[in-house]
Amino acid sequence: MSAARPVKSATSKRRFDSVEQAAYLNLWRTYDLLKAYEDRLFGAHDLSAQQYNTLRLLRAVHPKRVPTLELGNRLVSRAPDMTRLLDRLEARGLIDRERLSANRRVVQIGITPAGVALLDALAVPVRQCHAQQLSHMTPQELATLNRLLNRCREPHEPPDSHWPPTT
Amino acid sequence: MSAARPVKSATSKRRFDSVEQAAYLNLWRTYDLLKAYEDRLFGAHDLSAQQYNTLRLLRAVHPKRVPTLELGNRLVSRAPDMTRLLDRLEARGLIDRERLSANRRVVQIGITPAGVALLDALAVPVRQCHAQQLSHMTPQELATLNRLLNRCREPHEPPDSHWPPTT
DNA sequence: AGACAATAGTTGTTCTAACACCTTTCGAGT
DNA sequence: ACTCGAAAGGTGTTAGAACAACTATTGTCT
Repeated sequence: MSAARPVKSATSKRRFDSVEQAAYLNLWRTYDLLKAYEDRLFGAHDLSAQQYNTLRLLRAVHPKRVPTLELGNRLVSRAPDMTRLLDRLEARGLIDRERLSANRRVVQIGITPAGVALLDALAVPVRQCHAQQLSHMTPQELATLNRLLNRCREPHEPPDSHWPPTT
Repeated sequence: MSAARPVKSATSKRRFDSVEQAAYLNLWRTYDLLKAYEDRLFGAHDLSAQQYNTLRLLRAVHPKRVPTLELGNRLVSRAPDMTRLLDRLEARGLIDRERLSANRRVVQIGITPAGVALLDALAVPVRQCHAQQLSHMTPQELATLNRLLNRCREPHEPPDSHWPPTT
């Protein structure tokens, strides 16, 4: 196997080592810049983006409930510490837990009226936030972007992936 | 101002609240899935992605040096805690700091031979990692993706942004 | 020269993410 | 019934990110 071929000439010291790396770093930076808007909004309400998305998912299935770990699998981002994330939400009265006698292992999570009320209060600011992030893009551009991102994820989505969410 | 218009019909409970939100969440999930590959690789060498990119930037300008805070501004992702990140790299002998008498406020950071050696050892695995992430995409797709991501960032890049890096 | 604001890093604190390991509960097989 | 292994959560610990307050140094203005 031959040595890796430099992408640019040897005189170009920085830049990227491969087109794949360029795309990945570009993805990273873009996410990072856009995330700042979300963080500022949610931070003002003492929420993390993960917590917000948890509540959002719970409202979507309400009044049904979701077990703890399944919740973790369905979130936008992996969450290896769902227990304590839910601890915090429960301490604020935004969710409640229920352990059924049918299977005492699983803990079913539901959203409370207070949780729904918080989501309602956030609905408009969240929409404005996303508009700030990306409203300068045309619908066609966003559609193409979504299609390409889906292709990026294709080989990496776990088989039981609920993404994109269709429920 | 009128109320926000739902994107889908009222019967569709989940999905997204807006196309911008869909794109952002798609971006988030894609980044998160791809990041897992990087994290696994760097984790095996007790490095974070931030640390790796710091070393990479330092090697790019070597043998010149970069002041601490400028380093933070040039990284892919914002880093509000550069001091301690550098503390850890210095403790491992991968970088060194120098306080010049000309301006005793600034601390110039440089990469050590050990740092360069670590980057060299990582060169091939890193390339393989990025290939795993994205080699299923055609160059045209990656180019389009990069162009669209650049457009996403346009209004958000700070005026003194070094992105994309051209040095 | 002295005061004052700006610059460049550092330190303190708190909260969260990540990883590994532990406990309880169920189900299958014998 | 009994054992064992898998399933579902919980806990302990460590390391990193985020935010703010603090120190040291320099440039500037009067």
